[in-house]
Amino acid sequence: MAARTSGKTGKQPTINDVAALAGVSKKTVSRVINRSEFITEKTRKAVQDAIETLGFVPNPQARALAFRRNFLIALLHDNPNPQMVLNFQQGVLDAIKDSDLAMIVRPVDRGSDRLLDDMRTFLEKQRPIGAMLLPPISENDDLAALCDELGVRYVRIGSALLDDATHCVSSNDREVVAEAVGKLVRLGHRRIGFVRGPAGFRSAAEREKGFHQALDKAGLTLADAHYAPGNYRFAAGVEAAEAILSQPEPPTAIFCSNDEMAAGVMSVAHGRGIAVPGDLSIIGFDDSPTATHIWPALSTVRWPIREMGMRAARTLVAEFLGPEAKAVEGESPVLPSEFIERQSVAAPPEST
Amino acid sequence: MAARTSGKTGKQPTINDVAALAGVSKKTVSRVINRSEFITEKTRKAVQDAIETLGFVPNPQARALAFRRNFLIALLHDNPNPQMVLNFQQGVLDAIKDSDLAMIVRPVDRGSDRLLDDMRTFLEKQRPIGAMLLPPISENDDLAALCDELGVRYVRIGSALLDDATHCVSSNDREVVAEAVGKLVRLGHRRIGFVRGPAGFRSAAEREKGFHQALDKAGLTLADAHYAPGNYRFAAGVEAAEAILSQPEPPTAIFCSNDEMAAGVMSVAHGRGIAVPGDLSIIGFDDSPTATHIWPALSTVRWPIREMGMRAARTLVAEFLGPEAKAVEGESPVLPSEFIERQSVAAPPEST
DNA sequence: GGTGTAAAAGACACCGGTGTCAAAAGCAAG
DNA sequence: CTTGCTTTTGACACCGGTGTCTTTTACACC
Repeated sequence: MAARTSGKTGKQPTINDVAALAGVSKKTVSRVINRSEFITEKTRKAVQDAIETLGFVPNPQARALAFRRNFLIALLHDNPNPQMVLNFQQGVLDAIKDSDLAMIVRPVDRGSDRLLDDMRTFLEKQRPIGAMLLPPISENDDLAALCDELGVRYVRIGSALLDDATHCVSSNDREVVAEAVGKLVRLGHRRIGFVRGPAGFRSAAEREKGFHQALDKAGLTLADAHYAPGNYRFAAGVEAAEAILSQPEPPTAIFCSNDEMAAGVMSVAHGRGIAVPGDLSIIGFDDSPTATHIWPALSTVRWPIREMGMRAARTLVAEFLGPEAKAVEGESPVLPSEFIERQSVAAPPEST
Repeated sequence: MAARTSGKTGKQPTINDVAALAGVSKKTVSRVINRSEFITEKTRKAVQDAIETLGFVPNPQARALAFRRNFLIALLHDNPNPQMVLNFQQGVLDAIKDSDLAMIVRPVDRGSDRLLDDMRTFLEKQRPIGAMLLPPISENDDLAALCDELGVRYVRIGSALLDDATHCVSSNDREVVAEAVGKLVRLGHRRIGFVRGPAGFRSAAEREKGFHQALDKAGLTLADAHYAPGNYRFAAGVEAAEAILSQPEPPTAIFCSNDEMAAGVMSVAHGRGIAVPGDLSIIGFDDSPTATHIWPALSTVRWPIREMGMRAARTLVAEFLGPEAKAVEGESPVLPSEFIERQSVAAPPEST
């Protein structure tokens, strides 16, 4: 809003210009910028006015240099779900909007054997005050250790608590999966299939636990033939469905550990003339755009991903600020996921 | 790879440490870092060794301050297609991998009336050497003007040339759409519907031109009843299909200006028991993940988005480097899109 | 009015690099 | 061995802020 009346185009005003105009020393201006308490209201006003008039914006590089820290928080991800990444980003931006901080995004390749070296270089170069690790790389303990070593605060985003509260933001996947599967049970489904996520992924394990929790509660069991491993990709869903739906007694419902695999399963069902949800109910996980783009629209679990982004960023900001950390302290690091019912679920064809 | 043998953990070595170890002045070290030509091989070697031993990484903030420019290129986007954004990012990262540059991502809200103010603040704060504007905000001329004013180089990404070659990277959408629609014609389709993108979008206009180009060539016309406007969202595809498919003589094929709307159309077709591609062929645009996740898999046009990211970044880097700009100079700023045939296209039910 | 004390403002070095220009070194020619 | 020129290197200021310590100012009290 500040009128940009500065005549000399292309030349940003510096703290010296402000100091000169306000008739104070640059240190005093610095004090105003940093909200120091030892400033009379009168001088503060004068400096503020000068800042407004010149349209002065402190040079972040100079501040970073003098403060010996960079006003940056890094977002590290290697996520198969772009929508999720962008939503998370949005949450982070919401959280840092009014602070001096900026976000820097760094996609990484979790398969690379240079992962740790790359990260080290990146972190040493950028020296962010903190880093946010999105799943699945949030599960990499070496990465967390690296952050510790380099003095970079970090927050791991996960489907379950991976660490203590100051280092972790997660959601209650297990409960919500159990709720979703419980819904299937209540509709009358007795043979429920399961497509798992990749081995070694906490998220996959959590969802599996939730699944079994619901089955146990209902006194049901998962037939080996109704189980398939997967890697969160569409093709894995296709393979899984090919196997599971070829059984003599196929399930009447399948829970897939993410939407992409659910889409694969649905695709196979369509190809074989199996009606969804008439003959087969399908549930996914993620609430990715795909979930609403396929037909019928997929019942799924929505991660509170934007909220998690906000929370993660606020945690870092709070830690950074120090004393004010109280603002976040009391809050639970577990944010609620939500079961979203769409059209891919119905009662089984005949009640057993 | 450099052995991190530094004993004092948490303290980065500075240029002074390197200078002391190599027995030269810090300026000489600076020359080596910046590949100055006036350095004897012998001193260069000595300095390089010192750098290796200490694991020295130049502080980017200090450099930015001294150079009066930030080694950052900004990616500005407000894109409905996250996959595209991430692919573009990947291309940019490929391009800057071996340079000193880093990428900073900034999602923007094109609807906001504070857009220009926000951008100004952002650019003034970050002072990137360049900015890349993804569609649809690449079509905002005010934004380009703002970059000019602030001395920030920019590259606009578009579906057609928006500007001169140094400010633009684009693809040949029109030709490829014509090719795709031509394919429909050759299969025997005579009634082909069209779902347009939002008004005011260059990309939408280009695709429309390509569509009509193919129709003209085949001596066909687009019936008003087979045309629908859209806004690139799934729901718009649904609406469009509801309208178009309710006609007494519906088209046997529909070209949709993006995949998301194509998914909407397909969803309606499924709901009405219209077989795809048996009764209705559908073509989309973008090759988004959705294209392969829906059933049947969608024929679509793939944007060379990753390559465009690389090209855009290389253009900025080249401009930044100055003389070396020749590396990019000769290359065409138009990258080829590609028609991808999947299962959503077939010959019309009865040959007219 | 003179003093003592705390609060406010300033002087100056410093963060870790680069630009400028002068000094030193290298080398060919005289 | 000088001289004169070019190539390399170094000293020092500077980029735009902040930390530390000192000086100045404001105000209460004697």
